[in-house]
Amino acid sequence: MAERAGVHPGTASRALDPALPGRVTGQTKEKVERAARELGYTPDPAARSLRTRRSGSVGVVVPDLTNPVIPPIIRGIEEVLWSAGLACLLADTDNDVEREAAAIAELRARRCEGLIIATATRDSPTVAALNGADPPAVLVTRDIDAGSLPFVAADDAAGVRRAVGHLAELGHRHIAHVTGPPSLSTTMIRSRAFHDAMVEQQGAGAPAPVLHAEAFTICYAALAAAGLRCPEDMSIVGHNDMPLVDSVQPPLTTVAIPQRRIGTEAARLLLERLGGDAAPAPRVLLGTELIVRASTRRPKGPGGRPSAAQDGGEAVDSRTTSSGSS
Amino acid sequence: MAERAGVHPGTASRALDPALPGRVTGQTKEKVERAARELGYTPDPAARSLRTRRSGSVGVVVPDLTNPVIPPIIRGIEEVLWSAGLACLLADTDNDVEREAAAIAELRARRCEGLIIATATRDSPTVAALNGADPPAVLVTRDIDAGSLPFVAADDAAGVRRAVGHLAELGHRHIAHVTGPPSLSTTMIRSRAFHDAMVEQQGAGAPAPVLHAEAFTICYAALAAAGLRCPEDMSIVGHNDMPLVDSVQPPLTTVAIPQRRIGTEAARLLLERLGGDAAPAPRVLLGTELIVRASTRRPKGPGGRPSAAQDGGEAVDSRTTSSGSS
DNA sequence: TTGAAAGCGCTAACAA
DNA sequence: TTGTTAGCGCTTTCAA
Repeated sequence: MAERAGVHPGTASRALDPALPGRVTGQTKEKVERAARELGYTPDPAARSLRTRRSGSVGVVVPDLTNPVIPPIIRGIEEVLWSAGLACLLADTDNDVEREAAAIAELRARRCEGLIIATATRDSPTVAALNGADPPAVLVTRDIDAGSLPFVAADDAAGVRRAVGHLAELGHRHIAHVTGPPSLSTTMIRSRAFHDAMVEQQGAGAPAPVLHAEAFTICYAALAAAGLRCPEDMSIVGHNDMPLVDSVQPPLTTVAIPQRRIGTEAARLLLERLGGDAAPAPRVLLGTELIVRASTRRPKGPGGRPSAAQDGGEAVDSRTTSSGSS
Repeated sequence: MAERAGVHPGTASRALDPALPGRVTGQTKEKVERAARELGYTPDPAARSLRTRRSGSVGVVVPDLTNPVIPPIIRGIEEVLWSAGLACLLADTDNDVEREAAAIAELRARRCEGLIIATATRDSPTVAALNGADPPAVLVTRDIDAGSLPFVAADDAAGVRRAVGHLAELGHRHIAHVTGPPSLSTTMIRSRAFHDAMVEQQGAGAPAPVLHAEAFTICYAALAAAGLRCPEDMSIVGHNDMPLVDSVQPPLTTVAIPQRRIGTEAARLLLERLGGDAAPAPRVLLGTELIVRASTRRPKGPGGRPSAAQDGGEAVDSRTTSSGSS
């Protein structure tokens, strides 16, 4: 192609390089660009990678793409990374630690320039090993206990606090928290926040039962099976805005999280690190919203049935914001 | 690393190549493998690509990751491709034709070995240009009018036929079809199948109204706004199994499609093409299921209100299968 | 079975 | 401003 333009390959390379302006004559630049256009030339990324030691790709590891929380996050990641000229290599681990380890190994073998991990369990050694290692990694949604990797998530603690506050305001006294497996940081952050909020509301001695479910799902069916009605017998607050939870019966009051922004922030953080910014690992907690629907209401009698704050579902009604911090 | 093993780089390369057995002494192989392990050596994919002319990656272009139909398809794709040693480069176009064109161009520039496209509109020139071109492309879910690229989707026509049959069996006479934008093959296949099924049920002269919505969504809200109740005044059948449509009121009867298998079949088809199998572009249509729930029932009086067959939503109840073909 | 050597297509340091 | 040159790390043909 340089031949076609009548210039030396090195010159052609410079002409096509958008950085460093004025490194080449306008005339030369034009000749080269025309030749490239006519030949449909695009630089070979393998050769370029070999020379520049940059792969131009970032690995994105997710636990399960069919979990509705994930796709908006990926879209956010993709948008930011794409416009920075980086492609996303996607790996879905199906919540399997071995597949997580295999995915991370493969992504490193492929020389990804960075890693965004949404699969971390609290004790994951594979993820912990990423600490301070190359390539830089950013954790989203799920954190590890050890070490300190950059982490982006919703401010779940504030969300839970607000959910408990909402129920308390309605007059509920008996409040339980149904959450996910203890192996996830998400679970621990939420249940600790629940405990703290209950102490704040009802004093240190009050019961604040926490139940661990195997997954974050809606518990309407379990309620019905127990012969209880929502919201007549019990109020329910969900966590995470999901499609259609505004259409179930009753429409679910939930804590909504800024999924897309979790993605964009994580990508931005990674870009910073790629830019050589090695500030101590930041934790970015983004604000949540409480969306009040029909699944929560004032209890009938005083000392009525308990109200469960729960993890999993949400859309658009009456909103109040729990400010996030970073 | 070859140095560490005390052998020539060429020998090390052969030792690490799983193909062509017996190309190297067991002893040499062992030495090389130990050195590789000790050094944490993995072959540089850029150098390898440069030499072998293979990038080891496939581009996957989707219209919108938050559309619940997409993630299971991607999981299927990823599973098959991953075990074939290929990575997925993901591009989300947000249903934008320009972004689709940009994504495909970028993926080609990155020398993807194959393309899986879920974004095609019937008249997309960018996608049509992939016909017979390199790299090979497979279309999923959405087809183009011109040309003949390999295509994998659910057998929507059979699904619609069964939906109409179901409503007719219940005693419905006035049936309408609400579907998506005419720019999608999905829409045309379904509405034509609807028309044909109605002719079959009620003869050539009978009305078979088709309404085009901007997107595939649930039309309960519109129904309520019109002062109608489902299923008392009107039965509704959805298309595509979506989370929570079994939990809305009333639980939605829908045509379920084998999303994951669409992904695995598409990936398999692509692998065939990569293997040099240049058979004429196949069309794979996978079987659907009708899942009957509470949104469809026998109409109250004879000649009651119309029943709408509609596109968008579903989960697990009473199933019958519409066999797919390929 | 192993070593030697060439070259994939690019970029960057240097020279002109 | 442009040409020259070297070399990124691998695979593969050829020779030993």
